[in-house]
Amino acid sequence: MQNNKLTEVRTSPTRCAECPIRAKALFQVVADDYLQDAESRRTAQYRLTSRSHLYQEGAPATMAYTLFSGWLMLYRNHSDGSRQGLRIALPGDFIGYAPLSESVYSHGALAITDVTVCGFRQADLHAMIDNHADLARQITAIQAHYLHTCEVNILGLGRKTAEQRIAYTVVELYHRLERRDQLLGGGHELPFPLTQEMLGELTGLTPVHTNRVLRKLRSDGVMISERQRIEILDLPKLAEIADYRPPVGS
Amino acid sequence: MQNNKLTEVRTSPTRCAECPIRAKALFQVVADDYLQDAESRRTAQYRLTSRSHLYQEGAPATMAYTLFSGWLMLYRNHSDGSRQGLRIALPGDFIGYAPLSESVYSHGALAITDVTVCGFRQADLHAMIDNHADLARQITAIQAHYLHTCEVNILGLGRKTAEQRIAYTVVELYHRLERRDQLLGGGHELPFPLTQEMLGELTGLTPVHTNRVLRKLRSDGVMISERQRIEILDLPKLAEIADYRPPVGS
DNA sequence: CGCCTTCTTGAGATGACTCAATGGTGGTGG
DNA sequence: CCACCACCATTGAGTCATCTCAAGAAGGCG
Repeated sequence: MQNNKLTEVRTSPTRCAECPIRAKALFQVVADDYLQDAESRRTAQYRLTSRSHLYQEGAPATMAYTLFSGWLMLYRNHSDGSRQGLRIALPGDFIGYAPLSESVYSHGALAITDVTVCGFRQADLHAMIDNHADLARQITAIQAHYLHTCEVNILGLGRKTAEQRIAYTVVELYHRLERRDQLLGGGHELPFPLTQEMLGELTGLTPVHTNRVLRKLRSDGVMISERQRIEILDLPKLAEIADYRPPVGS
Repeated sequence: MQNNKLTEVRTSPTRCAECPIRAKALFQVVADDYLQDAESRRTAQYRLTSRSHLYQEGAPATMAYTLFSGWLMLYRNHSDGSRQGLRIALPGDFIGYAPLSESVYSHGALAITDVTVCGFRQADLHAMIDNHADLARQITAIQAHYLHTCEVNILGLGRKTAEQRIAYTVVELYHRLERRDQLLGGGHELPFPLTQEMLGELTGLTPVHTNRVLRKLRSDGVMISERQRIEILDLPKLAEIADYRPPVGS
């Protein structure tokens, strides 16, 4: 609908060298070859504003993206009009990859903040994969990682209480941000641009109930959520509520 | 625990030519090269009995498998002792792949019936991938497919009612079995070796509530579940309850 | 300054859970 | 061949987590 807030900023493959973290590792493998024929295989940097969609569920999956800056929520729509959040994408994440040509996005991607992404044509990625076995392995690793987060998510939605799910979401974001050096202040404080409604979409809860749980966590002295930020008062306790287990590999 | 019911049946790479459906397509790509050095890279066929585990969550992921015959349930354990089903694996499915060496299974695999699998060493798979770009693409496609089912699953657990989730599970299995020609009798009847408890584990429900929902579906004339089989009386209605959307690609 | 989005809180409804007991069914060993 | 046993399905009664509906408060942005 409002998918057209997407703005192409510049088309320069060299920009992709800036993609941080996973994506950086991902594409430096092919950077040399890749940059050689910049004419035929262009990548582009795009900017989009908060609340706009990078892509919609069901749209032809022509591009994949590396998130430069900002947060996205990947989600699926339910037929009753509600929305289920799948995962928050943070800077460095690689999203929207589709291994088959002619395929379609299995989920939508909503900008939670203003966002900058680096876009790749799927066809180009396929060609790159076919010529760089390392890249293929790395893409399977990224997929496996996302798969793992989905499995954990399924366990959470199927078995955990509202409080546990919310605690988990926060602890997990805390650690992902920590690894990226994107925490606030010295310590246990993180930027949190999600509305309570979005947090509810992620955790399978009503906005109203989400609010009550946040209130309870506050009154229990575990964490304080304010607009745009969360302060964790008692990280061990929050992790215990969440039944958070730190990721094994890497 | 009872992981040792796993029996090696024979070690002959040629057996893998029998792997049906997806796995067949998957491995025929490399069959020629692969079979050449059968000495160093052996695959083996294993048999395991109902209720035993092919692998456990958290165990070192040394092998990946193609399911020959029988059904498996992939699951994750919750710290309170309960279990969340992730997905049913049917003959032809490729499971347990881990792209990184030194990694660990993110889920367990429980035999719902007696099962025969074809095992591959992860290291061998990695070597094969590195030499066969096509294979790499196919593996990313398999992962993407599983990812998609996970996303659908998350939507179901987060947003759907108990009745919708159970209906969905049944319709989806119906179609997967139909594609494999493994339905019973002429028509709308399928083998169903899951206990109600397992169905509950898959759908995030108590066995008791699972039973009540099955009873309701029966009294509504939608489907009849008996031990080891389900008869669908009104497929369109079941699909409508489930909000089932047929898969797009393939 | 005023609107609009987001957050907050209350009251009541309900879907799913827990605990508990009974009834089937198939397998196994005597 | 029968009797028992283990596992699975069924049903009832009561509880609880989460939802719905509804209204009001609090910021931020134009």
